[in-house]
Amino acid sequence: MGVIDRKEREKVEMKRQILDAARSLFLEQGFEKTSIRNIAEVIEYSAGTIYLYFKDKNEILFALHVEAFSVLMQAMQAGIMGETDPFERLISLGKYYLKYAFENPELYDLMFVMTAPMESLECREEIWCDGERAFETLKLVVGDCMKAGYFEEAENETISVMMWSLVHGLATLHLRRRTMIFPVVKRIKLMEDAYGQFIEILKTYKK
Amino acid sequence: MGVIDRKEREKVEMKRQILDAARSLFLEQGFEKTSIRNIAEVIEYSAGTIYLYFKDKNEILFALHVEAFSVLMQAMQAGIMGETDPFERLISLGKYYLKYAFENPELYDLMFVMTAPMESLECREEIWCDGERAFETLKLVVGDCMKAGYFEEAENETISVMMWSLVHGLATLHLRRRTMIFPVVKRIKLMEDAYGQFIEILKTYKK
DNA sequence: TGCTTTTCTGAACACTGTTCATTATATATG
DNA sequence: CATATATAATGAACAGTGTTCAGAAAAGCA
Repeated sequence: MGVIDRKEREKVEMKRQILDAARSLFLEQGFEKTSIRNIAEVIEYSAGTIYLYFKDKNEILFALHVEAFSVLMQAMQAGIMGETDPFERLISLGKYYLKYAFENPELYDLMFVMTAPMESLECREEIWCDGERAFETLKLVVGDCMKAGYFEEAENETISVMMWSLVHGLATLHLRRRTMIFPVVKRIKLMEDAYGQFIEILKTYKK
Repeated sequence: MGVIDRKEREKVEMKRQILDAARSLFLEQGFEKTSIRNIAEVIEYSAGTIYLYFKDKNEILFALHVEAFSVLMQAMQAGIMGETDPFERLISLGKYYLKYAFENPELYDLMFVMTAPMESLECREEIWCDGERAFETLKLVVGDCMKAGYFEEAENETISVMMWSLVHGLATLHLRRRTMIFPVVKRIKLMEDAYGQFIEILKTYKK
């Protein structure tokens, strides 16, 4: 039966259309301010049709969430591949993470700040596996640094959480407009400088 | 005319009632899920009445915002007052900041994560003055540390942004449920350990 | 008391996410 | 090809949202 194959393809294609429309609207005007009817209008279907492909609005968000993570993971891999020294890799990993956050602000928001996708999935531990995989990548790099003599008397997980928090803090302070107190042209530079300063301090810790 | 004095008092009292009801509802079920009608129901007035005291829903949020900051400022002052050595003050400041965030998760969210209060005020630079004051406090303490020989060849603002990002990152990763990947009982401890680790590293940087 | 000003209400508007009976289309069978 | 069946799409309906505003109620003043 080639028919059901085609139907399957059409279903996938329709999901794609919905996701593309939803992403563009979410990124443009935010999740809350985008209505199902808005999405339906873009793809030229009625609002009810959306519900034949996605259970609810949150499920659309979650699908975009998964996609966004795969892009972040690629960015992080790029950060790792560019360097051979473990510590340089860690530095580069953070840089690429920040770069991703600043270049994809709404997607970063969706992955690491929004509460909706976390609550839509009933908060089971294994759910946020995309996030976990990204964190495992960080831990791997930190582990290599430790083997190379860095952070000797520290715990891998503690160091990793510290690193993650630092870059996540930089990203979210900016994305959520709390850097308004700084001149507009200096904002991103200040965030990057702070990261650079952190790295400087980390280096002296090697001993 | 004692009458208009009383009327003024009644107006203030009414605003108080609305804010108290709104805070309790916001903290309980979140900003988005709380409706003006919900608030009106609690204070036993019609929904329209709310609009005689606040321009819109965002203005209620902003009023709570101001209150929450005054509490944070007190917490930070407490952190400073407890220590005399500048570096110990900095450590303590961060601890009290984190403590505030973990003990008042929804208020912290409102102050440092939510976008609504930032956008309700048209993004003018001078608007987020409460946040600026808190940051100035941090810069003051960092300045004292520098005078005492810490962070010698660094810039005050850079160091301050780094400190702020670190604690803010720790706070928000937890508040926005991204620590789901860790066992529930270890989550807060992990955040505190990461902060402790950061302080350890900072100490070695003194030199 | 009447008159004015202030305060409050509740209906209305245009919107939201979501459901579901009805209709239209596409596939499979006789 | 015609008919029966399965699938897909619709659009009205529901209960909710923030917000506005004409009119009712209450309070202040003469």
